[in-house]
Amino acid sequence: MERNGFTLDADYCRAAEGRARDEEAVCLVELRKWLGTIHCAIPDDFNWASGKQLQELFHGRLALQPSPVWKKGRVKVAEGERKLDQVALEWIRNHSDRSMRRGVDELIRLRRLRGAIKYLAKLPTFIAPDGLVHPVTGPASDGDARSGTITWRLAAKNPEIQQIPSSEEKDWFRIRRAFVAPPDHTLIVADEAALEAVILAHIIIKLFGDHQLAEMVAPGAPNLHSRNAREVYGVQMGWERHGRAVRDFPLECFQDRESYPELYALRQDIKNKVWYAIMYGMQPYGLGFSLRDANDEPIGEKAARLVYDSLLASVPGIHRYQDWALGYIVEHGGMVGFGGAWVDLREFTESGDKWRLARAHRIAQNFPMQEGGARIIGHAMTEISDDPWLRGLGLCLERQIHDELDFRLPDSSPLPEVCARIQKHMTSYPLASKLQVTIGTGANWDDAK
DNA sequence: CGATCACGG
DNA sequence: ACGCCGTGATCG
Repeated sequence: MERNGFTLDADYCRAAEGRARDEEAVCLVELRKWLGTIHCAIPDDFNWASGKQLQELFHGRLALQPSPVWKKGRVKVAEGERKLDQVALEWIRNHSDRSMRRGVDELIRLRRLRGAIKYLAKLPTFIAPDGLVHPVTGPASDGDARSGTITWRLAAKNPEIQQIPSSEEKDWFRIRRAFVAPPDHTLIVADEAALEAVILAHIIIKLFGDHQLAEMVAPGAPNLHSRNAREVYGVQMGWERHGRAVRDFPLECFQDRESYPELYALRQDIKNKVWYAIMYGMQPYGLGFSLRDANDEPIGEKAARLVYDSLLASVPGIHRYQDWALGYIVEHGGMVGFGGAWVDLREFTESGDKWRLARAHRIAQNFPMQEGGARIIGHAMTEISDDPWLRGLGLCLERQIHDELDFRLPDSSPLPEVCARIQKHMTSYPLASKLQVTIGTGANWDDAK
């Protein structure tokens, strides 16, 4: 990937950057206007990127209500702790009157725009004399001690290609459209579907002979997160939405944002805030802060425990896996991945401290899934690189984003057959559960995905 | 150079 | 102390 490089549309970046900077300027003017209407003067060199200055303004002079939540959980408001990250800002916004809300909204906008500008401005600077961008997957220089991860995942830097904004809500400028196929080429984007859930399904079969999760993530199975949303909120908790019992809706409704926004929101909650968090060891305490009610208030540990217990009750293998992982690290002082890597956790397990043991337990639960994912994608990468037919057709690997491989292919090559061969290699790792791959093609990264 | 914030899986 | 693994821009 470092040698192959990839093509970047620098003109697209510069045009989008120009629009973003224009909007940024508007934002700054609007913020000043807002402060004027509430009769609040700030120095000319006030820095909206300074957490310290922002805290003094919001919680000092404007006396906005401090948020009890931030991205990582609880804010100790009583102890004087204040947070102004995106999660906290949203809470503050929803608990402010209209005159204040105007300013908080504008600051949220400003952060978004600057997030986009960060990438749009710097990406073209990485174009090398050969016209390509060559990101680095090992140490970036003699002074760089970072050579990867303890789970054997790759990392990528200069530029950080695995962190390019993806979601439409976060990326107003579609940065991935700048990652284009070179002339007379097509991009191929191949993604392992729900990779870590498939790995956990494999582990649960091997440990307990339990095939439930494997069947839930198998090809042709009902959508995992829709199923979980209906099971947890409908069957287990008996909630109603759109004037009907949630349990009575067909699963397709949970993915229909237009017709059933309330069901769609339940599915998003389960997918983004519950499923992976629980797989990696989040407890009802933490879940009580990340899940919110209709007023954006954290639902609390007690209500979160219902969701937590419901999900574990409907997929008992996860709970058995968690117990198994704890017993394993207590006995062995570390955790093994199925690719053979080992993470030493003795500094936690031998400390005699229950919090450090809990930390080791979470690392241990996550490790086989992250390590296994790295093995599976690494296996696919080497199989594809070693395939003489693909090599002869000029297929080039451009990027790896943990569970996704991006290639370029000359247009003279047979696209459907190449995609089929990629799919075969990406599903060939021997597992008790079944790997699935989704493939897209296009002229740029955004279209192909 | 540590802390905070924001982006991805 | 109460999801895991990363990279990087910015502040103080």
